[in-house]
Amino acid sequence: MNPPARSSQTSWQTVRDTVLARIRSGEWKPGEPIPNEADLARQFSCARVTVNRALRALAEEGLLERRRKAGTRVAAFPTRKARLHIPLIREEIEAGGGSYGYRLLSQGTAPLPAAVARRMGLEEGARLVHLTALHLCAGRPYALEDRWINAAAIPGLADADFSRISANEWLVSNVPFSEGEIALMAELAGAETAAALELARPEALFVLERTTRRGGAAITFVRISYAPGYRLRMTL
Amino acid sequence: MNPPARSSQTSWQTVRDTVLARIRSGEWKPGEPIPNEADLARQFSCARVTVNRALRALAEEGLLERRRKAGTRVAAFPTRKARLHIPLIREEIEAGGGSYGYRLLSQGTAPLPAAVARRMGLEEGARLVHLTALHLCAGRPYALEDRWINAAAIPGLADADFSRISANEWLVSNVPFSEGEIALMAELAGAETAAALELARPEALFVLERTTRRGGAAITFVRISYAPGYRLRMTL
DNA sequence: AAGTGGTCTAGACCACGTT
DNA sequence: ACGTGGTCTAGACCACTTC
Repeated sequence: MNPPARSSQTSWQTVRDTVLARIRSGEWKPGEPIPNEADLARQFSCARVTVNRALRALAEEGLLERRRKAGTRVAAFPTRKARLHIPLIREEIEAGGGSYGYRLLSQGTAPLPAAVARRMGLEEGARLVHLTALHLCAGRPYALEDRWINAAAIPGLADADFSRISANEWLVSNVPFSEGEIALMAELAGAETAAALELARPEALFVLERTTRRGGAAITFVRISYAPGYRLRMTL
Repeated sequence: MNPPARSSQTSWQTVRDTVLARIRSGEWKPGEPIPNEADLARQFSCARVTVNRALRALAEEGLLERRRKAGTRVAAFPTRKARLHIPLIREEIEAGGGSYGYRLLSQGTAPLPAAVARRMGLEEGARLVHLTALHLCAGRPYALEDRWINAAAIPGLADADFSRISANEWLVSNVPFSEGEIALMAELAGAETAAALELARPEALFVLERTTRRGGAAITFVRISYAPGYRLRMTL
C-alpha cells in the first residue's frame, strides 16, 4: 500500500495517497470536482500518466468518478469495493486439506421455474437442462448445487459427462467468456436441502446464486447452498 | 470489454483478449509460464507498457500470476473474481427509496470477547469501545450493528457522537486509510439479535463481519446482521 | 467546438527475487 | 549476477462528452 520509496520521482502511489488524504480531510468533498490531470501533474511535478494511474486506481476503488470532458469528481457515495474470490469448490476444499468428492444427484430436462426464469431472462416453462449435485469434503456434504443450463447457448454440452466432473468445472473450462451476476444470501434450509446436506435440524445456510451470460444470452444459473459454518472471506 | 477500435495501433485490450484466448484455448495451460513482456511486445508489435497494462489487468482478475524475475504464469487456480460493492447502509437504504433511521442501542467500554480478539489480533479481555446500533429502513429494523473500536489507534474518537451518526460513517470519514478483511456468513438469529430485529421466529440472517486495520493495528471490528431477505448482489 | 480523460510510444532506470 | 516485471517521462493523438 505504500509508495516503494523510489529515488526522487513522484510515484503514482504518492499521488494516490495525497489525493486520498485530500478527500479524507474534506478539502475535496463528495460530489465535487477535483483538478484535471494536467493541473495535478504540474502540482505533483510528475507526468500526466502518473496522475492518470493514481486516479484510475482510486476510481476503481470507487472513491472517484471519472468522465471525459466532465472531469473527475469525488464519488458522492464512496462505496467500499472489495475483491471477492470465488474458487471452484473442489479447489476450495483441497486448499483446505480436505479430500474432494462429487455426487450427481439428478440430471434431466425440466421446465424452468418462474424464479429461475426471471434471473436468467428466459421464459418460464422453457425446457432446460437441470442438474442437482452434492459436493463433499472428506465424505461429508459440503455444498448442494442446483443448476440450470441453457443447452441452446452451449455447443458441446451433450458431450459432457456430469457424473464425473462438476458442471461448474466443465463450464469454466469450456465456455469462452462470460459476464454475469452473483447474489449472496442466507436462507433456512428447506426440507430437500436439509436432507441432501444431512442436517439434523433447521439451520441457516449461506447461499450463492450465479447467473452467467455471454452476449446477453443466459448460459447457466446455479444456486449453491453451503453446509452450516461456511464463511466467505475477502480482503479489502 | 471490447477494444475501442483505435486507428491502427495495438490496444492493451487487444493484447488482453488475445492472451485470454490463448489461455482459454489451452495453448497456455494453468501453471505454465507465458512469454515475458518484451517478447510479447514484439509479437504484438506494440510497446512493452501496453503489454504490461494488459497482463496487469488479467493478473488483477486472477487469471495470471506475475512475479519479478520469475515471470508471468497462467494461474494454477483460475479463481473467478468479482467486485463487491459495500455501500454505507444509509446509502444502500436511500438508494432503494427508503427513509433511513439509526438508533444507538448501547455504548460503552467492555472487555474484548475471545472471538473478536482473535479477529482483531488483540488480546482477549482488552478493554475496547463497544457499540450496538440498529439501522432502520422506513422505521423497520434493517440491520443490527455490533462494533468494537480500538480507541488507542484512533485519535479524535472521543469527539465522536455516535448517537447521531453511525460509527461506520464516522470512521469512513475520519480514518485516513485502511486495509482489512471481510467475511460473509449465514447464521440463525440468536435471542438478542432476534429481539433487536423484531423477528417473530428463528430466521436465517445474512451476516457481514469486517475487520479494519491500519499498518497492522486493528482499528475496528464490526458485525452486521441483516434482517431476513437481504441479498448482496455483484457483477462478475 | 473544445476540454478532459484514455491510451500508445520509445527509452530509461529501478526493485525484486531467482539463480 | 541478472532477468523480469514495475514504473516514470515527454510527447502525441484519440475518443467521449459536455458546452
